[in-house]
Amino acid sequence: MAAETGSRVAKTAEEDPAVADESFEGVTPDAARRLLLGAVEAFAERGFHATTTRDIAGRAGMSPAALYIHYKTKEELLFQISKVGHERSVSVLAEAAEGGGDDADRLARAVRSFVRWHAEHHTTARVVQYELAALGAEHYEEIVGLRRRSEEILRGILESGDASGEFEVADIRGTTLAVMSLCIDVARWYSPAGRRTPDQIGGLYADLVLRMVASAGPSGPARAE
Amino acid sequence: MAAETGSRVAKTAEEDPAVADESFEGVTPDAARRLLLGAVEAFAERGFHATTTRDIAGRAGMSPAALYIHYKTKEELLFQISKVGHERSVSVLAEAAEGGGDDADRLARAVRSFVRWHAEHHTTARVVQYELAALGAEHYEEIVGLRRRSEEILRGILESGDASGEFEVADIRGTTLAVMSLCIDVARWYSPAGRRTPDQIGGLYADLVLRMVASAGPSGPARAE
DNA sequence: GTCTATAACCGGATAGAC
DNA sequence: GTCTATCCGGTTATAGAC
Repeated sequence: MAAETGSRVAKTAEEDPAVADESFEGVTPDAARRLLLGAVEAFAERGFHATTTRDIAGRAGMSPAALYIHYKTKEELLFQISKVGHERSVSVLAEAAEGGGDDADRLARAVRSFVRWHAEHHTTARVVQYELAALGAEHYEEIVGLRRRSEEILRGILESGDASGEFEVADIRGTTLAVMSLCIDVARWYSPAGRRTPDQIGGLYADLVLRMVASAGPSGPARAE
Repeated sequence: MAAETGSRVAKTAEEDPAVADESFEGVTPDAARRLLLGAVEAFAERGFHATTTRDIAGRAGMSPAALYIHYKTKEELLFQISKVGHERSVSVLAEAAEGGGDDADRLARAVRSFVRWHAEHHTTARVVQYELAALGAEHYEEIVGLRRRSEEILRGILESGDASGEFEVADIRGTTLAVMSLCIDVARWYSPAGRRTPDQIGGLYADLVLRMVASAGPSGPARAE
């Protein structure tokens, strides 16, 4: 069954060998990085449990045994991917949220960047967002901590805008969750073959989110268009 | 690793034995239904590939061999779940969209019902929405057809509302996708232990979606509150 | 550090008794 | 229809040569 699945899914590395994920540039030695990249691809295409160590090692041009010199287990590979990926996405979000402008500017930039990251790195993002359940308990907790930071950044903007009257948000936690869902789910359906670029999707979503939180009054500057 | 995961996830059947999924009520014989229910739980907790036939059979109070009297393969079990689940969710959405009222009423009802379904049946919904990749090629295509119907229902409402001026939607296909994402992703994070009921989440999301499509003019009746 | 070979185990699926 | 027993292939991980 897994074999059939593979044929339906584009092989990311073939589409775009270099950019498949520059997030892992810093990883050394070379063999460890190649394994990480192979694992990202394989996990994204087939899922963690359906991926064999043979597959990962093969993509890195190695025998299965070589994998264990660099990583104790297959799960550790997933953990590294999740960790680096989450750190990247959080830092992208944080940077966008920190810049100047009013809360609408910050929110629009944050959503646009976060969405763009999930589209551009959809291979990594898919693993990072949808294979979490395969992590061991302690690793899982560590990753959940990183996720909470993303949520807090967004919630902070909504709270600030709501307090100043720039936004009108009835349920801040619920709306934060909805915005997160919107951004994250992009990784599930995005395809480079689609009609829109990552930045276009980011722009559309930023607009939709601004509408979700816009205050009704005529003063509301957040209203798009 | 899979065992550790299990301990983190609530066992749905224990929380709510009867409602775990009444979607499968009609399935006979009894043994086939029990296997289906066991498989839904197991797939939702661990994912398709991490679930063993021994686990499924065990939950149904049977030996592994008994499973093969009712289903040819483990994949067929997943297909049945996906099929019934998708049919249910599409019919919930269609029913909500068909009722009377203006397009804002129809959209609000559709989102509310669709979200409520994904929360109430989050166990089934998780399998239905996130384990699709494990299906064989033909089964996958069949399910994708059902998914398209959901999308078309929502898009139809947005198109209608946009044409009449009741809504103002710059990118209908993109916005449809965003609304779908919002609703579907509820299945990923919803927990019965959370603060909100499925209907409350549905109400919040209906409000957010109406805001996303509301026309700017003062005549816009879609503005919530 | 990487390879080949293999240990130890576990998975889906089947055979045949009841 | 269900069970016990089992086959067979695949999986993680290790040992030891190079």
